[in-house]
Amino acid sequence: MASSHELTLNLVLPNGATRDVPAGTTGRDVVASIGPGLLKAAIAVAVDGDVFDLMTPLRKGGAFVVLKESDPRSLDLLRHSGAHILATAVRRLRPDAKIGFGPAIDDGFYYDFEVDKPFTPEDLEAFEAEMVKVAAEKFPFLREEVSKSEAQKRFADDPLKLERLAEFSDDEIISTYTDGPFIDLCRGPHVPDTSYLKNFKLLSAAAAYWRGDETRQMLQRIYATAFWKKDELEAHLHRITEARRRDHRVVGKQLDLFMFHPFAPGAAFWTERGTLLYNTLVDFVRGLQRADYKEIKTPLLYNKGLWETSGHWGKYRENMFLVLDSETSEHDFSLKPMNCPSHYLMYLAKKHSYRELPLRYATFDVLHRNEISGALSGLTRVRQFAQDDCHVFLMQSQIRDEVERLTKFILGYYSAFGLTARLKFATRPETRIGTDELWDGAELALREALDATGLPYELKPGDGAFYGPKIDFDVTDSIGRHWQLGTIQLDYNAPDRFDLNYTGEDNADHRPVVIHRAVSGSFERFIAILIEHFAGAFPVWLAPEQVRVLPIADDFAPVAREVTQRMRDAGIRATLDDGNDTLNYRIREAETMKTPYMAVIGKREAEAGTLAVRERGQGKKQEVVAVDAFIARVLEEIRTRALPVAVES
RNA sequence: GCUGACGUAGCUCAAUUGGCAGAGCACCUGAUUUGUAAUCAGGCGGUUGCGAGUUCGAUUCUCGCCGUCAGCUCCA
Repeated sequence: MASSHELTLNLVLPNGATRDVPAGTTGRDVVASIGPGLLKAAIAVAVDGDVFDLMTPLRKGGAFVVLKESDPRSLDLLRHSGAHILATAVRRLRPDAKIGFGPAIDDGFYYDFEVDKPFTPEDLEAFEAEMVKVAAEKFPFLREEVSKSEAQKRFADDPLKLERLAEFSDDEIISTYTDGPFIDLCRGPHVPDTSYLKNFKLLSAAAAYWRGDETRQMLQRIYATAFWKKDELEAHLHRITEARRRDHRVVGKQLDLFMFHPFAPGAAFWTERGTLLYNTLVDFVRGLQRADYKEIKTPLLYNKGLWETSGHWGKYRENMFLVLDSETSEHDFSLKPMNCPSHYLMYLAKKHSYRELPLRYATFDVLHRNEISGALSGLTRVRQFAQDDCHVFLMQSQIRDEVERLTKFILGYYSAFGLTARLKFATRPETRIGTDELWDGAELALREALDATGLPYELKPGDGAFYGPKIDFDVTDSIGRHWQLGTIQLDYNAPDRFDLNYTGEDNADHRPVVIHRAVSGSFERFIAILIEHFAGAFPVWLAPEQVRVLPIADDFAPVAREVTQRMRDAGIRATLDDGNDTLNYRIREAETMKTPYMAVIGKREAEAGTLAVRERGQGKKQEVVAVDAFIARVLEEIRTRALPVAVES
């Protein structure tokens, strides 16, 4: 903190002008000296990229920028201040509530309270109304820097704050922020006063452990969000309701795709329709991999010796399903939670030449992981699933080309669904195996491969696995949500543990590198994402039922049956609904099931050899086409995997 | 796993202070033969998740178990 001893701070404004101010001058004074108009719009300032609010004394000089609402960094201030305003309101209505932490988070903010009884939805409404009042009262956020003993005095009634205070060293700056009746131990920064909070919404209340520690007491956390602009808030709330409407658990039931049963918690039952969807996806991946991957199947059950070799028997065992061996009466066997070790066994079964590399083993086997019961959630967190798993065995020198190839493969797969991805490059973590030279080489190869794709990527230093760096694929769906799906991970550990070798050009043994690759994470989770992405209205090639044929009356059922059969023979998933119900009723049924096409056959069509085609979601708009032309058109849509014209929103 | 909420017909939901468990849809039967989002009538359907307890009496109150949902990283 050498800079805090500077007497004069040199601030460089964006236009190049400089300003010398005494250390301890607040941002507000500096901004005011630039212009009163600017002060009105200012939310905070940044010095050399560090954000300070207007009431904080500046202790260092550097590049000086005034943050207005338009600066994305200012939103965090609004939200963090929102948390204080929430606490202000809660304390007014529930003076006994002890306060925990209240930070801004990605989509809003929260505040933790220790209370005897959990908050009810009615409580939240009352708090929200009170927050409106607090905002209207326009309390300035007052910052004070105090000694530790003074702070302990101020928070004498707040045990959670005292606990935090006890952790401060004596030379740290301890600050408090006060807005009206509420004082909080807080580093800041904050907006100037409570009236800045205009567009906010309390979302939910739920329990959270104090400091995320399950051995500590439960607090009541209130989640909320806030935006500068009303339409931004409304868009966010709309996204929340839209996500609820598309919930794959609800849609999956409506479309009759899968179910769960208490006798198999965390494992999906796939209905006939769901299985069609599932298999279509698997077939798609299989087709893409036909040329240069070797698909293999390996056992589901293994002796613990394999997991001891792989290292999973130690820490990961609690996540594995152990199976009792009736001869030894011990849990010596386990269902595989991943395919990697079994692929190594397959690799070890033969001698391999450098000429074979890169060697790509792909597997769609069922995996089991014993997730804790509270983590289970629909298809997104399950105990039984299948990955589109692949392990590449290759030489160090091949990493760059291979990663580039895998990256393009994964992105190509996503684009088939209209999904876009952001790439994240995770480098060496603090605890890791392998020499620095090895990591240098691996990271360089990955980086070169990434650069070669020409795509932007985000750097996540220290986020790699202990055995190697990785690239993660963060996918954005049609309502703007992010999902971490694919991954490309370099592994220098497994080849050593399993003593994997290949014979090089020099006729000597060499150690290959292993790349773990997954594209959709698991089919289960990916299907959940697709259901929500498409809101159940799958593109024709994916739809379990592609065409529903509807004769208007019994007289046309024979023709309809014949047409249905022709479609099926052509490879279209067509069904006939010649039920006793009215046409209106049957159309409604088909629409509800999000069937892409309805083909209606009445007198006119039967005589002319045509179909009155109704497209999903297009209402009465219909098109009369020849049966053959329609079949050709659907087949073409399947072949090109055409996406719905507008991914419904 | 922990905290909280929830669990009623295949589905979505009702059931005043504890007093015979209902509706719509689905399903079955019959009538109707339908021209682009629900034809009409009748009928079937339940050990109220499971197991204990309190009570004259439990869907309702208490406890245990099972399951589902939300939250449990984002740091004063």
